[in-house]
Amino acid sequence: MSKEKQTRNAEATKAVILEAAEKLFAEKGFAGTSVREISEKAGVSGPLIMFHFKSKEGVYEAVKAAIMERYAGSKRPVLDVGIPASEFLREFVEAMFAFYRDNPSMLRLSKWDNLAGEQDPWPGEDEWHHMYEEYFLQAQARGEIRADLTPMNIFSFITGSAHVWWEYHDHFLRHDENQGRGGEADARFLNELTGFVLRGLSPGPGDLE
Amino acid sequence: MSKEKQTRNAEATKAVILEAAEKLFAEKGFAGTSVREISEKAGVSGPLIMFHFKSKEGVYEAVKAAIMERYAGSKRPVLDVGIPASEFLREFVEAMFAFYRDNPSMLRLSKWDNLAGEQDPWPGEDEWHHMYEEYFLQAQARGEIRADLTPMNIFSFITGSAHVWWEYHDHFLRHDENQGRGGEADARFLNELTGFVLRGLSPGPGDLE
DNA sequence: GTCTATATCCAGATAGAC
DNA sequence: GTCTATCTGGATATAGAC
Repeated sequence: MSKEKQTRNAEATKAVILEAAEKLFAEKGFAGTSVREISEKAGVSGPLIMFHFKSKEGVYEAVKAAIMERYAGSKRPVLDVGIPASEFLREFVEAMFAFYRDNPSMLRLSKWDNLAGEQDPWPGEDEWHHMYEEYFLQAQARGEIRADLTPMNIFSFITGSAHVWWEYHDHFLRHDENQGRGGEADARFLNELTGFVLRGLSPGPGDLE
Repeated sequence: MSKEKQTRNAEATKAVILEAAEKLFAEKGFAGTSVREISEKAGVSGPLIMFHFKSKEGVYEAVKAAIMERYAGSKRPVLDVGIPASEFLREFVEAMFAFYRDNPSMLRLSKWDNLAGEQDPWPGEDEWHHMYEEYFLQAQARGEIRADLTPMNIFSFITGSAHVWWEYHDHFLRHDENQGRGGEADARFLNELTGFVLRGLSPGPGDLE
């Protein structure tokens, strides 16, 4: 290495670009982001981005691939299928709540994608769904939770509530009259959602009316 | 009116433009839609759009205003606050489910807006929330539904589930193994959501575990 | 009110020096 | 690997005839 170069480090450069791009794409979507903005935020030239990722679309795909890889193993919690339903549900509700809370940029990306018509699930998504639904099915067979709901719907009740809480988080907080600090409303929501689910899925009689 | 003109009718022209623009904006978002596309779909020239709406942004604002006006009075169902909770809840769940089903373009628009950082609620939105939450509060006071959940959260459980069902409708259907025709899964979802809510909000004991 | 023609700008992408 | 300079296309927007 006779001549030490300025910054020549392809991997590091790509990482910087991807980091900037992820923020911008999450913030403004694919169509709303220009490679010029990415280049400025990343502190590199526009053509360099082209060199590394071939096209703007290439950057977008790389961003998604990076996110997917980042969450590949730890994306959604693996829950022990042997535990009793009440415990499983508590953990599941909390896991979903935390997942949506902790991955805002991934979620924004997937929402942009969803609106743009991208309907392929993110890799691994199906397996997670299936795993949880399988658990619900078994718990129903054991009589631990009511059997008149299809597992997919149970899944969507829970994830839907958590999803929308974070999607409209600001909106909800603004209209929460007795909001203390932000964290309080979040904790209360999680707590109440858990209680709601536990009762809503209980097998016994006890319906309203 | 000595000279009958070709199509000179400002209001009609604007309406045509707005109709085309609403579809395109809902479909592809603000950034993803060009006024050229709008002009082609509407069958008018680009400059004419500028003439009537001043700018692309002007068209966007006008589209939103038109939607807001369209749904001003009839946007969300007014439910009789005097009816018993179980009946109210059935109607409420169904109303939310139907609302999300029947207004896809309005919802897509609001989602694009939401992602783009527009966080002002649509006019009248707050009043609706308040109305429903007020009902929950009264039902709680009467002992008809459990009192340990805040009305806002109850509201979000229900709307969240319905919201996400339609947001990821295709996705859910694809993974519904025993899906008959599309309508069946929808009806089943509504039915099960209703059942889930009725039990989840019941005041009695009966929690899982 | 509506059009055609056009100005102006900014996007993504390429060429080629270093 | 990284840059500067530049091409090309498509975008919004304007001018001005009809």
